[in-house]
Amino acid sequence: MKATLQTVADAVGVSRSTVSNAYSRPDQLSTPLRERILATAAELGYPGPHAAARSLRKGRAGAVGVLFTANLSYAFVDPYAVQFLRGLAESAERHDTGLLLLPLSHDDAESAERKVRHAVVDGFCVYNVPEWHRSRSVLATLGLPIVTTEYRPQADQAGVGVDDRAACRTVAEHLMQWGHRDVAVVSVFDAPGNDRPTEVTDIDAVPAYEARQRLLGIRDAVVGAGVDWSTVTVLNASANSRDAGRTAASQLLDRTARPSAIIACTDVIALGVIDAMNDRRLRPGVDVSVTGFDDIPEASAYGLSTIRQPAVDRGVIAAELLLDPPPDPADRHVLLPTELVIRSSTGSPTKRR
Amino acid sequence: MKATLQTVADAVGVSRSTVSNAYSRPDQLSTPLRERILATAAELGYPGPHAAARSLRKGRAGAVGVLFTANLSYAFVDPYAVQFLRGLAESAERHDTGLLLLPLSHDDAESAERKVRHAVVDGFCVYNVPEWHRSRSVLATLGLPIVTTEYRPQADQAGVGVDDRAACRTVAEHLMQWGHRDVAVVSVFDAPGNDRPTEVTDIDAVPAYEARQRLLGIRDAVVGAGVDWSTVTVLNASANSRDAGRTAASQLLDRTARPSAIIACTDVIALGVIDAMNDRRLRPGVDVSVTGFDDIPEASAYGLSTIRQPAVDRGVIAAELLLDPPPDPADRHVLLPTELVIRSSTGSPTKRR
DNA sequence: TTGAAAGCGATACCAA
DNA sequence: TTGGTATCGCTTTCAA
Repeated sequence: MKATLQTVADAVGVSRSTVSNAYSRPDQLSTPLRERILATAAELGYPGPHAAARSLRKGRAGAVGVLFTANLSYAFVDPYAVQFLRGLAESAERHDTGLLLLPLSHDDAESAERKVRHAVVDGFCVYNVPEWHRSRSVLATLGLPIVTTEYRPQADQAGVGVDDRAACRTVAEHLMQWGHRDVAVVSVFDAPGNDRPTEVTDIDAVPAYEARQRLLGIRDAVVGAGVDWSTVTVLNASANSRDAGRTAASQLLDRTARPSAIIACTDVIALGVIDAMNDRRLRPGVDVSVTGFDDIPEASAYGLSTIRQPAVDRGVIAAELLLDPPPDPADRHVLLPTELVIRSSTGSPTKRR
Repeated sequence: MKATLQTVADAVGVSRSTVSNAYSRPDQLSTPLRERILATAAELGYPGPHAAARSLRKGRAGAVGVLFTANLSYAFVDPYAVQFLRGLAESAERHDTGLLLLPLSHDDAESAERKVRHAVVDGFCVYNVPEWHRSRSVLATLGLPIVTTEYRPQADQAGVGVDDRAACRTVAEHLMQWGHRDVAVVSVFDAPGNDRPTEVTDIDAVPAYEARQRLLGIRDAVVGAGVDWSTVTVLNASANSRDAGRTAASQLLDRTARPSAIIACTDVIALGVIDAMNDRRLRPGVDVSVTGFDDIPEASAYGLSTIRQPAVDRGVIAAELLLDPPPDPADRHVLLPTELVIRSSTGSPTKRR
C-alpha cells in the first residue's frame, strides 16, 4: 500500500494537519515533533506531499506553459527562440516557477487541445502560434492568464513585442536607398500543410500576426520608393530553418530575372539565403544583397545586415507579465525597441548583362 | 462564482459523471446530449475539467521534469544541451507528454528541493546534476521513475550515456601520439561556490560522475604514455561557457612553461581555450594543440579535434526510458557510441626556446 | 445511456 | 501548538 499523509499521521499518532504542517510550515509545530514526523515518514517510505493534490488544493501549479507550434524541437533549433526561452526561464526562476514546454503539432488539433487542457499551469506564454491554431481559442476559454509574443495594444491578452512593421520598413528602405528595385522576399509563417516554398499573394491573408506585419512593413517601403508591389515576389519558406531558407532562395536565384536583393523575414532564413548564394558563387552584398531580422549571434559572423530586436529581455518581460502582472491593464502591452544593423550583406545593386 | 462540473451538471439537469464523460469519453453518451452539455458549458464559462484535479484523480501528470543545475539559462547556452533537449522533446511529444524544465540553483538547496517536490510530473530526467546535490537524494525518495544522463550499469536508476573514460583516453592518446608531453587539462563540473578556475588535485574527489570519468580517461592515456601525472595541471573552469574556458586557458597559456597541448573536457570550453589563444596570437594545432568533447556544430567551423557523442539520440532514448521503460531492467542502461574526430586543432608540438 | 456515491491526497480555518 | 472538519474538482466503479 502506498504511504500517504494519513498513514504517517496514524503511525505518529497525530492528525493529518500536523503532518502537513511538518512539511509546509515548519514554524507551526515544535521541532522535536516535526523531526519525529519526518523520521517516521522516511521509515514508512512516504514521499512527501503529493504534488498534484497540493496543487489542486492550493490553486497554484508553480509552472507556466509555453506553447510552440511545429514539434518543439524546432524551437531549440532557432537561436532567437532559444534566447527568448532563456529570458523566460530566468524570470520564471525568480518566481519559483517552472516552465512547461508544450509542443503543439499543427496537424493534430485534437492532441494540441488535449495538451493545453491537461497542462497543470498557472498561465500560458504563446510563442508564435498562428492565429488559426485551435489552441488559441481553447486557451481563451481556460480563464488562465496569457501572454503573447506580440505587441498589440488593442488586444485583451497581455503581450510583449516590437513594431515589426516599422522595423521591416526600415530595413527595406535601407535597400531602396542603395537603389535596389528588383527585390524579392522570403517570409516564414505556419500555414496548414506547407512543406515547400509557396508564393504569397495576399498579405492580409497571412495567418500569423508577426509575419503579416513584417510583410506590410516591407511593402510600405517598396511602394514608398515608387516600386510596383506586384513585381515583388514573396515566397513563404516551409519552416524557419536554414535549409528551408536555402530552398526558397534557390527558386529566386535561379530565375532569369534574378532579384538584386532578397529580404528575409528572419535571420535563420537569411543564412539559408546566403547558403544558396554560396552554392552559386554569388557574394552577399556584392552580387545580391540580403537582409535578415532578429540579429542572432551568427548574424555578425556572416556580416548580415539585419534588424536587432531584444530576445532575452523579451522573455524576461513575458514571464513578468504572466507572473506579476502590472495592475494597470494598459501596462500589460510592452513595446520593445529595434535597431537597424548594417553590415556587409547589403550594398549597391550590380548592373548585369 | 467559478463554474465547475457541478454547475454545468445542474444547469443541464444531469449528473457530474455525465458532464465528465462529455469531455473525456465522448462515446459514453449520446451526441445530442453531449452537444447540449458542451454548449451550456460554454455559456456558463466553464473552462473544462480542471487539470490539477484531473491529474490527481487519474494519477497521471502528462509531463516529465527535466532537472538542470545552475540557472536554467545556461542550459540554453550550451549547444550540446540544446540538442539533447531537442531529442527529449521529440520523444516526449510522441507520448503526448510535456517537458517541465526545472532549473535548480546549487546555492539554494531549499528552493531546489521545493521545486522537485512541487513538480506535477510522471518522472524525472536528471541532466548533469552533480552527485552532491540535494535534489538527488530528494528525488530518490519520491518514488517516481528517474533517468540520468549517465551510463552506469550497476546503478538502480535508468540511464543513457557514453563511455566517457574510454573516449577521453582516445582523444588524449591522439595527443600523446603526436608527441605531446606537456599537457594541461581544463575540466568543468559544478562544485559548491567555484566562481573562478580551481586546480583539481584529486580526481576521485570530483563530485560529478561524467567529469570524473573524463579525467580518469585522460589520466589513463597520459600515464600510459609514460608521463608523470603529477606534472599535468588540471583546472576546473567556473562554468561550461566559452568565457569560463577562456579565463581558465589564460592562466595556462601565460605560464612560463606553457603546455604544448590543452585538453578541454567540453567543446564549449575548448572554444574558450581557442579564444584565449587568439588573444595571444597563438595558432591552434600549430603553437598549441587543443581538443574538445561533444562535437557541437561550431566545432567543425573552428577545426576542433574532438570526441563526437550523440546528442539528439541521447535525448530521444532518455525520454523513451522514462515513458516506456523496457521490461528487463538490464535494458534500462543504454551505452551510446563515441568517435574521435580529428581536425586541425591538433598537431605536433612546437619546439620552443 | 445515465446517475449516486466513494474517493484521489492534501490544506485551511477555526476551535481547543 | 495541535486536531477536526470541510473542501479543492474531478473520475470511476457499479447499479439502475
